[in-house]
Amino acid sequence: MYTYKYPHPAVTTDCVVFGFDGSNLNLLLIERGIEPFKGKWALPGGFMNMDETAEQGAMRELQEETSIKDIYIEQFHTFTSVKRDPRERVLTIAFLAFIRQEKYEVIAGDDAAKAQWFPIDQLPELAFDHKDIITMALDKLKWKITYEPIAFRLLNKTFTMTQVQTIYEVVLGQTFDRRNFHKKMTALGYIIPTEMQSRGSGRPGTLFTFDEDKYKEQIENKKVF
Amino acid sequence: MYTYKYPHPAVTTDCVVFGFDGSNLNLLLIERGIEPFKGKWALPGGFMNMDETAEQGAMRELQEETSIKDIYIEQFHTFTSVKRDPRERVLTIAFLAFIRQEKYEVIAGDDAAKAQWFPIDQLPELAFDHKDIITMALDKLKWKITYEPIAFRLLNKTFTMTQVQTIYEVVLGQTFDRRNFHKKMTALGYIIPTEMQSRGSGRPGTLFTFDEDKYKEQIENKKVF
DNA sequence: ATCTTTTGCGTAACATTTACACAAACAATA
DNA sequence: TATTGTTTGTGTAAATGTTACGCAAAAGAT
Repeated sequence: MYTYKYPHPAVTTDCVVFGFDGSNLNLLLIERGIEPFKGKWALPGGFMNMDETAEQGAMRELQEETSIKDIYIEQFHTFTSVKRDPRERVLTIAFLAFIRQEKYEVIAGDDAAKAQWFPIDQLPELAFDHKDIITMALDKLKWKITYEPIAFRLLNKTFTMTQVQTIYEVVLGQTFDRRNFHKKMTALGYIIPTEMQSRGSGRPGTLFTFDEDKYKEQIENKKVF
Repeated sequence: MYTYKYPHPAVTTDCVVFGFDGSNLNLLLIERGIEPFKGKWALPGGFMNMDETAEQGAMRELQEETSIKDIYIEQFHTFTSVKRDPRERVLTIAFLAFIRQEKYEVIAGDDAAKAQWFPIDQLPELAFDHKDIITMALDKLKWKITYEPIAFRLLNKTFTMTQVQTIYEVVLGQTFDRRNFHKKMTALGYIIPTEMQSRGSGRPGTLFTFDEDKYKEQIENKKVF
């Protein structure tokens, strides 16, 4: 038992993990194995320990529940509604992640009965206020993809221009002219063509790669306004 | 006394309140009246109550310590380093605010010995990890001012174009061509000239006003990419 | 060999940004 | 009153970026 002079809230972390399978934007969810909301789907996450930061807690819980580890996560909002958990006062610090879906095998463990990818437009009923968290995460994703090269975290090391365009179109809900999109991307200077060619039905396309160093170099030197 | 089955962190809120006095960007700080860090300067903030959201807690503490109330605040990051408070494990949810400095009278109260504006480049030694919080708030401010019309929250209802430009120059650390800046701003469509004229040394300039409705209308219709 | 699909490149029209020039409207001063 | 200095609003040409297309090349399918 732990006692305090003043009341303290419990603190959890939750991860909104986005994946891309080539045509759909997907979200990683777990089925809750314990109450409350047992049997309902939820974001991977759980209680933070006292000897770890929120980031560390979020990554530990993600690994425990889905076996995914060693990915980059980014805090985006802390949800503090008074009655968001029926047990006691619980805040949750929410994180965003974008990963190459095929690179990580998802295996449920511990408190999670199952762990599974869901297309973003076909989500099941969710536990707690996780619907709100996902809504805010999607807004953040739309914002970030327009100003930062996060699409490439969802793709393999090498990718075709069509794959990039599909991500932008799925996330932003718009279509773009293929030829202008191609020019715009290559003009950025950090989308580098490689020697490899993609095989498919039509003319083979160049495989590109994202040059993170060149990107970082650019944002250092860019004018802001 | 409050007891829990598992350890719980304490949770505080902190407000990074920016003000503008016509030429300098300023930050609102309080002098701590109690330990730890008694006598050191700190961000206004304090422990969150169990029956309030983080936003409500932040605004309550801000009013208690500086008498400033009824302002718009916005959560930007939660700081979770394990040893950021010497007493116990304490997380802090940090908020950003931009206000018309002259509109609000700052009066210290309660746990604060003093409350005072400091130029952003002449901050005193700070308590806790508040230096880090302010650094991140400044980054966020630079990011936001380039993509959102937050400069007008720092200005009076009517303002000259020179005042707007000064804010952009101070925040971003760059200078802009006065004539192009003027055109760019008026071209936005939501910076409206009024009939009033500003009096000063040279030719009197138009007083402008920020039309929030027109701005909101625009972001609804804009193309994202 | 021909058709269909997909990719890469080109180009003209249009829009935006940048770097200035210049005059108008005031206060201060001679 | 006339001149000077300061600040503001508008104009404009050159450079740059965006948009809407046309077209041919390179593959698989028929």
